[in-house]
Amino acid sequence: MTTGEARSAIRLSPMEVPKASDVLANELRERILSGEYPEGTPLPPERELVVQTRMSRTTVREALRILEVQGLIRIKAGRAGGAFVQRPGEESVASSLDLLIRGRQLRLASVHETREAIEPSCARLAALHRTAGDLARLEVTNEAIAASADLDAFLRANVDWHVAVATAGHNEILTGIMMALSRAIYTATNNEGFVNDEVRDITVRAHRSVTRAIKERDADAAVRRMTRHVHSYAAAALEVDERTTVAVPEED
Amino acid sequence: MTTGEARSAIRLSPMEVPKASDVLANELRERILSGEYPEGTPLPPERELVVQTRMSRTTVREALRILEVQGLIRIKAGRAGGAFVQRPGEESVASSLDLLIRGRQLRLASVHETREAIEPSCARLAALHRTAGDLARLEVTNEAIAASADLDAFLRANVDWHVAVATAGHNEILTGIMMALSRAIYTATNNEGFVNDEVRDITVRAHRSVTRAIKERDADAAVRRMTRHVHSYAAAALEVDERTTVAVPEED
DNA sequence: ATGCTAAATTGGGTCTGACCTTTAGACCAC
DNA sequence: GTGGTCTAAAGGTCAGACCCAATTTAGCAT
Repeated sequence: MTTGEARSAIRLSPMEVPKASDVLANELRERILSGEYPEGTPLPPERELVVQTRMSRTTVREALRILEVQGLIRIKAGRAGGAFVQRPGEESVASSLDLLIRGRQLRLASVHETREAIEPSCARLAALHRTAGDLARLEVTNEAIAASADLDAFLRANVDWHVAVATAGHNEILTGIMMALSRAIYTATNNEGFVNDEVRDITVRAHRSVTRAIKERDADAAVRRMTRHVHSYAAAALEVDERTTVAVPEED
Repeated sequence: MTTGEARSAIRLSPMEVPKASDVLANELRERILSGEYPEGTPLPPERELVVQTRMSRTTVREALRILEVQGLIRIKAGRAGGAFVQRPGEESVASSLDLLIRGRQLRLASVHETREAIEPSCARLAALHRTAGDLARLEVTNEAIAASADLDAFLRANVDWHVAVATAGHNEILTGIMMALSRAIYTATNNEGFVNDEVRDITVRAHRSVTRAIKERDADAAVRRMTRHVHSYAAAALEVDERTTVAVPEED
């Protein structure tokens, strides 16, 4: 229409030409994900893969590197070393979320929003599925908060408690997410001195009441209390945040 | 004492020797995450990095590959190609969650649990922040469900709607998570024929009512209705799952 | 036998240098 | 204009060597 364009009706979409290393990586990834190889199974040595695939060692190594970054294999050096199958764990989710948050310089509000969405459910699941060991961990970490001397110790222990709640829910997806969120909040809240004795006291009390609900397997109470706790924490953190950082550079 | 040992009081703890490529990758990653380089900034060509860092091209390339897998750079071949800074997006979170779910062969129940935890909040945020465009997308995708001919079309459109809800909430973290969960549920629900006209009808109606709440910015109703919808969907899917998969003999 | 040391072996990590392929751009021929 | 050809820039692949780390294992001293 606008210019000479439609001489032929044949249309093609842009086509992908995969790289050799990607091909290998994909093949191995599918095999690993299929569960064909149990955790810890050693992959063939690089030089062996070279002869099997007829690719160069460079290519093979790039493929392995990809899988390593994705958390699907673990690579050890030295004799009896090599690439070993590994099922991805919470950490890999946590680290990718971490990249998203840091890389996009996401508003702290997003993180808190997400947390408010997730933590109450974690509490609910914890109330339903917690074991005695989970409970012990909750109590230990909360005492650590009460005993925390400086800001950093407080935040660290705080993170531990929240992760412990997630863990007690025995849902690996939620646990992974919570780990990432906690880490992000930890680093974000660190440099500002909004933690005083009062805050710490309130926190400990709130944690105790949630813990009690989890102990008594009272799911509804756990949700309610956690919701309240997270919400007020978020509100407080946000307020401090607005006081300190004036303009958040927003775009798109 | 035991053997010649204590000639000096100096003690050292075991030390980590990071790999060269990791060092480079970490350095670049920090710079990128710091926001120092705006999106699209080209990194120096590989051969240039070689002379700057005095590492070999192999090492440089491994570092770049790491960053690429982490979604921090995009690499194009050809003249005017190279590595370009990219902020990680929802997809990277989605794919890592995907690996977790597939790799661990997580119980479908975990996925549904997570979804029940998250989607109501997505609905709430959507009700609060939706734009006119978001609303239009919700309606379009839901009509696509009603018009879907086969199972695959139904599931695909279904996923689209749910992702659209998350998108309308304008929280990138939750969006990423929802994308991954939807994908997982899509593949999990695919091969079983539990979708009949009745299911489709119920789904469309539920979606309509949620959409209406979002349209009217009624957050509470959105949460309530989405909770109900997701819960019943999960229950139905689980039931079918238990009926069909005694042992999962799937592979291609 | 026992226990320690030293060499051999296996395997990943790095380097070099070459060549191939893809892409953008320019120039030319029809 | 349309299409071919060439060139330069950049990533992709390859082959081969060497380096370093972790185990085994063989040998030797007690």
